[in-house]
Amino acid sequence: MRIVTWNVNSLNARMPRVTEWLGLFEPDVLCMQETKMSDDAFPAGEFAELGYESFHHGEGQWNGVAILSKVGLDDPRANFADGCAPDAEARVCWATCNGVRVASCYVPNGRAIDHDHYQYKLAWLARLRADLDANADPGDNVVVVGDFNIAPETRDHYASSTDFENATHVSQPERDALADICGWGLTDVFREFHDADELYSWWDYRGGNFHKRKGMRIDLVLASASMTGAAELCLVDRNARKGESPSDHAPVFADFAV
DNA sequence: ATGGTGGCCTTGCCA
Repeated sequence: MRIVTWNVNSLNARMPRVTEWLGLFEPDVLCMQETKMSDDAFPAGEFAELGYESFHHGEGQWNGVAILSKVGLDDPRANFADGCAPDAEARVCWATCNGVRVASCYVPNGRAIDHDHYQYKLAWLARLRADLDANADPGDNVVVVGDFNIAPETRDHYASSTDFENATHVSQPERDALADICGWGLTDVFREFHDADELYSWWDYRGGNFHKRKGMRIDLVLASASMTGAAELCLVDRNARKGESPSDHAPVFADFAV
């Protein structure tokens, strides 16, 4: 079972690349982030023609997450179900695919350490942990993927003497919040297979950063123990960042023997 | 040199 996470940075802009990629890699489940469209505009029919059921949680201009599956899509759920008021932004949805409870997450960027959005980011991550506590069992097959907007370790971002000073994506509170989510019972599957640095999933459009290899690994596949044990590979398709009109994120996918 | 590129409901905001 192949599960993918891909921040597409507008599904309208990326639909040709997404459908091409589905044909090349034939994933069983594709989780997208930043679809940037309303539910009404989501091209469920086009995906159905490609063999995929889909569930979209969108808001329009910003954010938006989706799950596509060709191995069943049951119990879809938008937003948190932690007993608190729904998040005003469309940043998480869930579905059960082939017996695996899957989440597609678009964690808030944070913008700056002293910005309100940074506090929103930390609160959002705490809500994700609470949602797991309330609605999932770490003994089950659970895979939580998405754009976490956090580089878990120093080896997960390019070297710079200035860019990561007092910066979001690398701060200890963000990393602690991610560790708390993993502490529920999830493992960063990519690091089960690859120890090297300079392995990234996002590169800023600006400044030719992709070609300078200035990126960050912020798109993660987090898996429960049973799924981590069943993992066969985890890769970034760096080629998807090349060519005409790419997203600034590459797809990250993992294969599981389930 | 506080930039740059690309997305959107575009002349500003978000990433």
